Formats: sequence, C-alpha cells, structure tokens
Amino acid sequence: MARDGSKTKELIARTALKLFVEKGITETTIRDLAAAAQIAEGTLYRHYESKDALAWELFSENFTAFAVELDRLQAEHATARAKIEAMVRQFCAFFDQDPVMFSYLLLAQHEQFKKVTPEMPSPVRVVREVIEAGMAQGEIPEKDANLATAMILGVVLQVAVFKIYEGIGQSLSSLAGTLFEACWRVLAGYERPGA
Amino acid sequence: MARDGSKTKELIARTALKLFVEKGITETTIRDLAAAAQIAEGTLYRHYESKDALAWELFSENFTAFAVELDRLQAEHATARAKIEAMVRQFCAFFDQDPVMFSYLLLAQHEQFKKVTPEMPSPVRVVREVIEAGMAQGEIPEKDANLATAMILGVVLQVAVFKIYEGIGQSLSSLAGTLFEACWRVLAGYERPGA
Amino acid sequence: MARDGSKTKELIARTALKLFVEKGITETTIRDLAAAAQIAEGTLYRHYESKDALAWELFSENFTAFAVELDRLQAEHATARAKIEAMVRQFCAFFDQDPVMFSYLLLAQHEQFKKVTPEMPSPVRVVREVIEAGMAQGEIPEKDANLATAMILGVVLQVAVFKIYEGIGQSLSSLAGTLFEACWRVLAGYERPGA
Amino acid sequence: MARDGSKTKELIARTALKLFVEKGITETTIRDLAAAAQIAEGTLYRHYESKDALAWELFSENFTAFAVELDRLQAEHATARAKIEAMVRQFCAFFDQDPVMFSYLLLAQHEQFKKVTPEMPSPVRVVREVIEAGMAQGEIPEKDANLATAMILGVVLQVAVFKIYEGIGQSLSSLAGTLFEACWRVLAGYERPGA
DNA sequence: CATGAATGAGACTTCATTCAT
DNA sequence: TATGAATGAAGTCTCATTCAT
Repeated sequence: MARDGSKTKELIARTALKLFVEKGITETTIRDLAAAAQIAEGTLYRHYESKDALAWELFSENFTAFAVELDRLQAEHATARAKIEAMVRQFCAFFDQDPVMFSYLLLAQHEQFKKVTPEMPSPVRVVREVIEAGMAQGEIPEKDANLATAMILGVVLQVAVFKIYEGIGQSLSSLAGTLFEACWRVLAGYERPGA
Repeated sequence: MARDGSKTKELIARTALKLFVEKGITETTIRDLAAAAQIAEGTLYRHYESKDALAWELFSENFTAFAVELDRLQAEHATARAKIEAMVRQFCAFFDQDPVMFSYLLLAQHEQFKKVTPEMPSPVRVVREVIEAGMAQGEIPEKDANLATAMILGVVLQVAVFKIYEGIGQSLSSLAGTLFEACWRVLAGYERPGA
Repeated sequence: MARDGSKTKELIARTALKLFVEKGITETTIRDLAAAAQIAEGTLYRHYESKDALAWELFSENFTAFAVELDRLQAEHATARAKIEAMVRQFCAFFDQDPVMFSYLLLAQHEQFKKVTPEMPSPVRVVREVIEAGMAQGEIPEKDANLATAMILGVVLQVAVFKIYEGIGQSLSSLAGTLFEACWRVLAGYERPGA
Repeated sequence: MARDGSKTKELIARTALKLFVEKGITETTIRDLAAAAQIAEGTLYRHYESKDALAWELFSENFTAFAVELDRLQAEHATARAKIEAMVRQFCAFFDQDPVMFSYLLLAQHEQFKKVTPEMPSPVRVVREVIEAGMAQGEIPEKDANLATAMILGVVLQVAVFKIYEGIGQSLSSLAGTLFEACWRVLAGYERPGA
C-alpha cells in the first residue's frame, strides 16, 4: 500500500473534482474528501501543498489543456465556419465525456477564475480569436467580436447548464449540429440588426 | 439609535448582497459583513435568523419578484416576438439598474438555487412558457422548448457575464436590440437546421 | 460575563506566562491554556492575534519595561558601584516578586529573543552601559566591558536558576548583598589577573 | 548502501544536535532532520526508537561523559584552586571544540534536563563537590557551597552565552585565565561580605 | 434594538511514527 | 538497512451564533 503514489494522487484529484463540483470548493472539507477517497486526511498533503493548491492545480492544468486542444482543433480547419463548428462539437464532446470536469472548468464559479492570468491559454480567447479572424477575412459580418464570443459561448454553456439542472435528455454531442447552427445564425445575421 | 430598525435591515441586506456576490456566501463572514455595514456582529441576528436565512431571503424574495415582474411584462404583449423582446429588454434593464442583484439571482451559483421549489415563480419558467406558447401557436417553429429556452437565456446571461469580467463597455440596455435579434434568429431559424 | 474584556486578557496573559515557563511555548497548547484559564479556545483570539503574538507581546512589553525601570534606577545613583548595587538588588527584587516573569524574560530560551531589535531597550544593554561608563571614568579597571557584563550577569542569573532547580532556599533579595559583593569583586579585581 | 549503519547513526546524531540547538527540539521535525541529513524519514527509526529517544541519548551520553571527564580531571589536581582552574579550562576547551554540543548540554533549556536523575554523573555536582571539599579543608571560606557553585558556573556559562549571541570574539580558551581568576575572587572573597 | 465578548464545533494543516517494498 | 507513502491524532485558528449588558 506504500507504493504507487501517483495512483493515489489521481484518486484524490478525481474525488476532489467531483465533490468540488457537487458542493463547491469551500463547502467541501478535507474530511469529506478523505472519506470519499478512502484515504487518511493527512495523505492529501503528500500530494498537494494545500486544499487551495489542489483546487488550482485541478483547474489550471485542465483549463489550459482544454484551451490548447481547442486551439489545435481550430487550426485543422480553414474557414471560420468550419473552425467554429469544430469547436462547438469539441465543447459538446468534452461535456459528454467528462461532465464533471466540464462543469469545474466552464460552469462553476469559483475563485480559481480570478487567478487566470492573461498569459494562460484560455478557451474563451481561442473562440474570440477565431471570430476576430473570421471578421477580418469577411467571413463573419464585422461587429464587436467580444460580444459575439459571449453570445455563442452562452448558447453552448447554458445548454450544458440546462442539461444538468433542467432535464435536457439527449447527449450534447447529439445536439452539436443544432447548437452550431444556432451559433452560426447568431454570428451571420448579426450585421443586419432588425433584418 | 434604537429607532429605525428597518433601515438597519436594509443596510444589512445591501451590504450582504454586495459581499455575497464579490466573495461568495460561504466566504463572507459575519465579521466581514458587520465591518462593512458598520454594525456589531450580533446585530444581524435581530433582523435575520441566521446567515443562511439572510442569503435565502435575499435570494427568494428578489428572484420571485423578478419572475413576477417578467410575467406581468410578457402578458402586456400579444405576440411571442413582442413578449420575448420585452423580456430581453427587461433582463438588460435589470442588469443596468442593479448588476449586483442581477448577479446574485441569475449568474452566481450558490446553494440557494437548489432550494428553489417548482411552486416558486421563476424567470426561467416564464421564458420557457412564452416559448412554448409561441410554438403552440405556430409563431415559433415547433421544437424542443427547453433547449430553446437554454439557448436564448445563454445569449443574454453570458453577455452579462462578459460585461462583468471581459470588458464589454456598453450598457446592456443599449445592446438589448442586438441581443433580442440574436435570440430571435436562434428561435426562428431553428427549424431549418443547416439552412 | 460579556463585559470586562481587559480582565480576560490579563487572565490569559498570566496563565500563558505560567505555562510557557513551565512547559515551554511550543509545548503549551491552546487547549492547555484555555483549560488552565477556564476560557474557551476561541476566546484567546479575541485578545491576541495568535499564540505567537501572545508570546511576543508578553515578552516584549515586559522585557522593555524591566529595561526601562533598570535604567531609571541606575540614573538615580552617582557612582558605578552604587549603580551596579542598585541593579543587582533590582534583579533580585524582580525575581522575588515575580519569578515566573523573571524566568520568561531572563532565563528561558525561546524564539522571542531572536526578535529583539537593537532599538529595543534591553537590560543587558543597560548593565553594559553602566560598566562602560564606570570604566571610562576610571572607577572600574578598564577591560572588555562586554565580557565583564557577561560575568556579572552570569553570577546573578545562574543563582536565579539554582534557586529554581537546585534548591537555594533564601529569597534572592536576602542574597542581594552577597551577590553584589561577588559581582563587584569580579569587576574590581579584574585588572590584576592572578593578584 | 546497506552497509555501514553506524556511519548513518553518527550522521543522524550530528545533524540532529545541530538542528536541536539551532531551532529547539520540538521545533525540529523529522522531515527537517531527514532533509538535512539526506536520509529518508523512516531511516531514523532504524537507529533510534523515537525522536525523544534520540534527544535523550544525545543528551544523557554526552552529559554523563562530560561529567566523568570533569571528575577525572579534578582528581588529577591536589588543591581546590588547581581543581577549579582545571575545570574552568575544561569548560572553555569543550566550548571551543564543540560549541554545538556545549550548548545542547549546558545552555539550552529543554525537557531533557528534567529527566536527569540524582544517580547520573553531572558536571554541576562535580563542581559543587570540589567546592564543598575546598571549604571542608579550609582552602575556600566556608559558606553556602551551592550558592558558590551557582555563581562560578554563572560566570563561565554566561560568557559562553555572550560568545554566541553578543559578539565576544576571542576563544573561550584564551579567556580561561581571566575567567578562572574571576571565579576564584568570587569564591575567595566570599567570606568577607562588604570587605 | 444594539453591542461585542465569549463560546465551541469544526476547519485546515502538521508531524511522529509505521510498514510494504 | 533504507525508503517514503500513508496514517490519524493533535495542533492552531475561524466563525456562526449566543447572551449579559
């Protein structure tokens, strides 16, 4: 039992993620965590400096990884439309595959968000840059890219919220086409207000 | 000094609201609150049963009031389109007038949400019912009303989030027309996926 | 019971002093302290920021006060001999009157000593300055004043240690004359090594 | 690497001694010790039963050894004066050769002192017995031997303290003559109080 | 109604010690 | 013998709540 430390670390990470999303970070006690992971309370501190460090490591590593993945994905496509469709599908796939992590990174509102530095890769920035490029090239009507980013992120993220709390039954992936079309209409029609 | 108790209660409410939104409910201590409101720690308990009761009263009363107001407003209009436009404008006006309360009721994620009962008036339900009615009457293409609700709520709420964190400069009210058009395109085009 | 806070603070101070001297600072737990003072554990923190702050306040305030008193006392006398006799008597009187405080300030070895800044009044410095002045005026044979300070402090302090641990029965005040004579011989004969 | 266990034990002992004196026993953690000695945390327990056992073994063995050595030394001399001079020189030589051990045995105040039994050889007792014998034989004016022991120990030990904390520059051995003369004057003049 | 010292449960964290490898 | 992950009791400190004034 005194061997594979990295397995224990992984166990702590998954357990903490689940509890953090379920109850909130502050509301999750070390005792909760230890009980849920079936470890002693002190064990956590062999793997993480503190509860805060655990919350931050869990956030920053995965937040960055998702941003990088998103960026890699959009780069595989040529048009803004294709890039955005790929990204929407990626958000959906991410949710379906790991809804707890998705919630922790993209839905929950915790103090970790305030620690994000401008240097860190961020999914929001990836989306915004794609939109900005699309506008610069004329593929998307040129308007406020930040606002556009907010609107299409809202479409996707709020559907995720509803899937969790308001009983949307289907997988997000099965809705990805619908979501993308909605996003695209938001962007495309955007220049003709009132049209 | 032992006179106008309701003034003190109001002071506590506004101060608590501000701190709850800034730092979170759990992270706000009674001492923080007492210091910010310039009252003694014990004074809070003359007006509220507990910190939780304060958080809940703050939430439920205003959440309900906003839902009722929203409902009253949509009833003044005849078409789904007009109803939805009125509601979008109402969300924007609410944000501009009291962004802290807006955040507390609609953006922050705290335990209070889980205490909302199906009997309580809810802004989400008002919006959904308008959309359902619009679909029933053929004004909006008939699809999943819940999904549609999520998407247009996402458009509005995520723009509010961006206004707070990502530096959208204009007032939400000045963007209301744009937001409504986006929402309407999401709803209207919804039946022709891929069109 | 919710009234006189300064009485509680004094109670904590005396109880802590006693335990700190008996068992050491680190070895004294907050629980020990609370039990001995018959207060709740949390009460301590209304009066002191932390256990460390308590230990330091207890040390620095009284250390400084004793140094100032010692300095005031020596200034009342004209000759080095009279000054030193007065100081020795003061050390003895202090011990007899409050042996616990004496131990905490002058015998125990704790981390607090390392926090003493050169700006703080210090009994050691008062004694050294008196000896330096006595040497400068020719009343004491001119040698290493620092060394002389160490030796006569040693005479007095080690006797205090023996009174506590090795069963010296008389009060230090009743030994003050003897101690002073010994100190004075240490200083006076100091120039004629081997005489 | 699993060979010379006694070398590891010695490494632990020296490292522990240094840390115990620098920071105190309670304040030194096994982790500190393991890091400083470059061993694993568990390794200590191959050589010592516990941290306390380590502290005690370190203390008692060397405390006893120094007492025995001091006793052997005084026995080599005939007169009280010669015995005391030899002992003072021995204290000085000990300090110069191993100031950390000197501090641990003679200056630091830790719980180990309370575990010293009357049966154990003790430097204090050796000094006291020499003084008692000197008084019995009329070489030293007959007074309170315990008090006399305290005073001359104070002279020597406080100078050691000052060498560590108050910047005495010379080696104690180079001051041994001076210290002995001071001690002897303390003892010799002792019978004529006020002379 | 207002005050704020006091309470004590419980939070996070440390650390001496054990034990499988 | 050596390792170092795991343990869990115990330490310091926080904080919602109470109550004498």
